[in-house]
Amino acid sequence: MAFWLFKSEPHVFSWADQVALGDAGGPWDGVRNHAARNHMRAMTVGDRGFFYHSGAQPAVVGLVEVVAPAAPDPTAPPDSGWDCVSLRALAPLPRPVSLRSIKAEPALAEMVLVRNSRLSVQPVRPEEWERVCAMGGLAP
DNA sequence: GCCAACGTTGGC
DNA sequence: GCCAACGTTGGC
Repeated sequence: MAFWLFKSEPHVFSWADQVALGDAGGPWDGVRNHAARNHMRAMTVGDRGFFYHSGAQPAVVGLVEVVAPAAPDPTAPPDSGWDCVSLRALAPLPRPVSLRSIKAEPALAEMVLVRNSRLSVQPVRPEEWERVCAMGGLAP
């Protein structure tokens, strides 16, 4: 199983919006960046991800699961090559993990979130996954 | 194919 | 509101 991070402006699409989609989940559409799209193409069903809020209070707020592999983005023109996976909410983090606290943690200095803050869909290393989960109050 | 100009993202 | 980082566009 691989781990990922999905970024969203909560005013556009929030964790609460993701939860509201229920177990069926929904497409992570609207991504128009090749690197982010390629990460989604590399995902398989069952992969886990962090749901991250960008903006005024940047933080990891929840866990999601990939429920459908990359397929054409319904919001993109046909045959335009923009694909996206579908995600469902798994659980909120008992304590959201702020970007500030991630940057303050030496073990997380290599996270893509720290090194390339603009990439909206990112890979997460297993040890980074465990560390952020622990910081968020989730038992291993 | 190079690179300057421009637009967008996102933290602060 | 500012600015750094990054991606895209377009002239050459």
